[in-house]
Order: sequence, then C-alpha cells, then structure tokens
Amino acid sequence: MRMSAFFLPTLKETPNEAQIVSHRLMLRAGMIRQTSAGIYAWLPLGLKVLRRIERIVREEQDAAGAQELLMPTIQPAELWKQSGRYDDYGKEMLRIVDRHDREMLYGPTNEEMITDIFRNAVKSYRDLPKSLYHIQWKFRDEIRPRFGVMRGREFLMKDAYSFDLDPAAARRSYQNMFLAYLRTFARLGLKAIPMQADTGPIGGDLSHEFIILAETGESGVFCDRRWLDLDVLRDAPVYGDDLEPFFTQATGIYAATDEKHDPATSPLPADQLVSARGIEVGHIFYFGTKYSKPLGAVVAGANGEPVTVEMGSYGIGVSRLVGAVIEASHDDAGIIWPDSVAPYQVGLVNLKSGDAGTDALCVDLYHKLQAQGTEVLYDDRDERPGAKFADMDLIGVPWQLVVGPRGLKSGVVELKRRGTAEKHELSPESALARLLA
RNA sequence: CGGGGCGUAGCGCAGCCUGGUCAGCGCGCCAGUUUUGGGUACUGGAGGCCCCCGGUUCGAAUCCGGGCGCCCCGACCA
Repeated sequence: MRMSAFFLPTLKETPNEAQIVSHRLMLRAGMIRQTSAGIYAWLPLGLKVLRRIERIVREEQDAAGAQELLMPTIQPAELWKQSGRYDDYGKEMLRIVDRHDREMLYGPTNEEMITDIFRNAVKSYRDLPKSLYHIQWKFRDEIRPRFGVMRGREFLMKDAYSFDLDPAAARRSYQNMFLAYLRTFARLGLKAIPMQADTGPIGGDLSHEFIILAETGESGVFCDRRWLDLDVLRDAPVYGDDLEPFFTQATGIYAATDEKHDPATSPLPADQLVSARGIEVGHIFYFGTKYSKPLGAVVAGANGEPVTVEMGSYGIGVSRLVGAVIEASHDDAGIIWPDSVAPYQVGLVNLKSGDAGTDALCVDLYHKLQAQGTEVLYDDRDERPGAKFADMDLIGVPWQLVVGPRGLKSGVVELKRRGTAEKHELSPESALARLLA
C-alpha cells in the first residue's frame, strides 16, 4: 500500500475522551473512530489488525478440532424464553420488535441458538463429540462502555460450543479448548494466565478466565508469583493427547479473579501471592445440561436411551484483543506490533519523495517485497522525514526500511526494528534478504 | 443505575462568572516560498446552526428552563 493513497487519518494530538493507552493509540494511528458510546467503526488499518487476530484465533480453533459456522446477529426471543434467560439477561440485552411485532434481539451470545441448531440435527451418540464455533459481532448494552474497544457495546467475539455424551467427555472438550486458548494467546505475543472464575449469567460450575496482566485492566486478580515467568506451553501436549496431566498441572498453580479469590482460604502465603489487575481476553465454561435440558438437546445413547448432552462454551474477545495487544506492547512513540498481528510487515520509508534516486530504489524494493508476499506500507508522501518516522513508529510496523539520499550515495539503506530500535546499514540486497528470510 | 464533569473549526483548547468590540488561539488542512536523516520556518488562505429547542433581554456562545450526546469514578461482562 502506498501511503499517499491510503485512508489513514493519523492524529498528532489525543482526543480527550481516550483515557487508556490502547484507546489513545488506536485513535491516533487511524485504526478506529467512535460512532456512538461503545460502538466503533474500524478504519482500514484497524480492520487489517482485527483480521490478522481473527485469523490466528480461527486457525487455532480449527487445529483444536472445532468447526466453524456462522450464526446471525439477530435472534428470535422465543429461544431465550425457552432457556429462561430472556428475563434473566436484563437490560444488557438489546431487544428489538420487527414489523410484525415479533420479539427479536441482537445476540449477546449464542448458547440458545447453537443448541437449537444442534438439537434439530443431531440425534445419536455416534455423532458426538462436536465442537462448533463462529466469529460474529455481539451486542451487549453495557451500563458503562469505556476504554475504546476494550469494553465496547458492539464487539467481535469468537464463541465455541462443545457437545458431549457425558461429563468425562465434556471435561476433555473443556481441556482441549483450554489448551487452544493458551496457544492462541501465545501466538498473539500475549502472556495469558488461566484463572479460576465466576460463571456469571452463563451459568455452570467449571470456568476459567484468561487474563493478561495490565495496569489498565478492569479485573482485579490474584496469582502465584510463579506465573510471572512461567512458560506454561513449554512442555505442553498436542491436541488429541490425554490433556489431564497438563491441565492438572497448569491449574494447580494458583490464579483466581477477585470474585473467586477469598483471602481467608488463599492457599498461598502473602509473599508468594501477586495481586494485580488484568484484561480478560477469554473465558471458558463447562455448564453441563443448563441449556440442553430446557431446550431438549437429547440424543439416543448406546442402548437407545435418551441422553441430554453435556455442553461447554468458550469465548474470546477478538476486538478486545486488538486493544489488549497494544496495552501489552507499546512505547512513548506508539504501537509495537508483534509480527504475528502486524498490519504490514515492512514500512518502507522514502526520505525524499521526488528524488529520482530514492524513488527508483523504493519502487524497486516495494515490488520485490510484494512479489515475495510481504505486506509493505510504502511511505511515498511528500512529507518531512521526521513526520514519516513519527507516523511509522506510531503505526508500529515491525520493520522499517529507510531509503534516503545520504545512504544512497554510499549504496546503503537502513533497516530498523521497531521494537528494539536496533538499526543496521545494509546494501539494498542484503536488507531484502534479511526481510525475506 | 448512583455520583462528578464536559459539549465553541478535523483535533486540542480559551472566551461564559461580570450579556454588546467576541468568533478566538495552537495543531492540522489548502496555496506559495523555504527546508530536507526524527513532527522545519515564513507568508497568504479556507473552514464555525458556539449540541438542540424554548425563554429572558434592545441585544445571548455567555443568563434561565427543558432535551440530546459524550467522558470520568463505582456496582456488571468477551
């Protein structure tokens, strides 16, 4: 993408409604614009990052054996009346009446709908287990939306649902997703700690929240000091293995959200316990027959007897993750994208657009990088070098390839790593080789 | 939903108490000159239902009433 043509409205100053760093940077970097309280438009740069994260989440769900489908955002109230949640959910649910006075709602989650789809299609224990997921916009009419995409009313969520014949099998499904979540967050460059959690209105009795430690997090959390530099995935099993030992070990190291943590019964001495704040990026639940029973999701068991299926649900806040990654990775100059989610791999900076030499070299590098499948943001604007550096740092592209008249004289370009500010003067050829390695 | 605050140019703000010489500043934007390795400097220019409705007044961005919107602190959630 040529920056001269890119719709990238960056800001020098910070809009005053933005309190936390991720919100400020997303506005300044031209990633999002607010359209009303807790509702955002995703501009091209922001959407690109959202898609990258979505893709990693999807790849890991697929690898874990879940199957993707897509359910609508608008749901009939009827299903929610069957589950009993139509009244329970309260004002957080956006209720809609259509032209025929039918009660509808904008889905805050999809347990009812997926259970309905499942019960109509699956009649035999032979078809179990099944895990289904989708990545769809949700709406929860939060009392107080805040912090940009971290607590929006409309947000993109990956929600998966597992169906099993008995509690033991459901536990395996839960553990499978547990591993998938740890792997997903690790691929996003995040350290997520699984914590014992309350189940809230979703219901159930086995539940973990995945928390990124951050000053600006909304959740109070407590964990064993050992979590701070633990690489929980180092000796992790692979999908399909018996996950029980791994699960027992990982959940054996204490970590709990403040709703769940009781100082009176804390298993840790004070000097071993870390009290911190965190961002909830994922939440998994095992809730048994909470929905399958009222909605009648029943299959024939091995002896022909009816069996109400055991269910779990598993959520990842995809749009929230964009903010969470920024909270975890930025400096005074702007965002520092991990390579896995960066909107562009390389920022190509022409320090003197209009100079025949730098123009020619830049265009050559631009085409060669693109030909190899590298996503390049080429700053060909007629701006001062300082403005270009500042914008590139703000946007956070992992590699900056800088071409200027001075270096050109001695046949070198500069390759800079955004995260470390490490710089190397190289020939254009070796810079290319380095980037394509 | 309780408490607090804000709404004036794309963004950040001043002006409001004490009504009229009050449509302003900085950044950004446009044109030109200049400059060219970390947000350059100068000149000129465009851009505003002063959130909306009503009231008071000779006169309202300013005072009064009512709405709407947004933000912050708390109780809830991916």
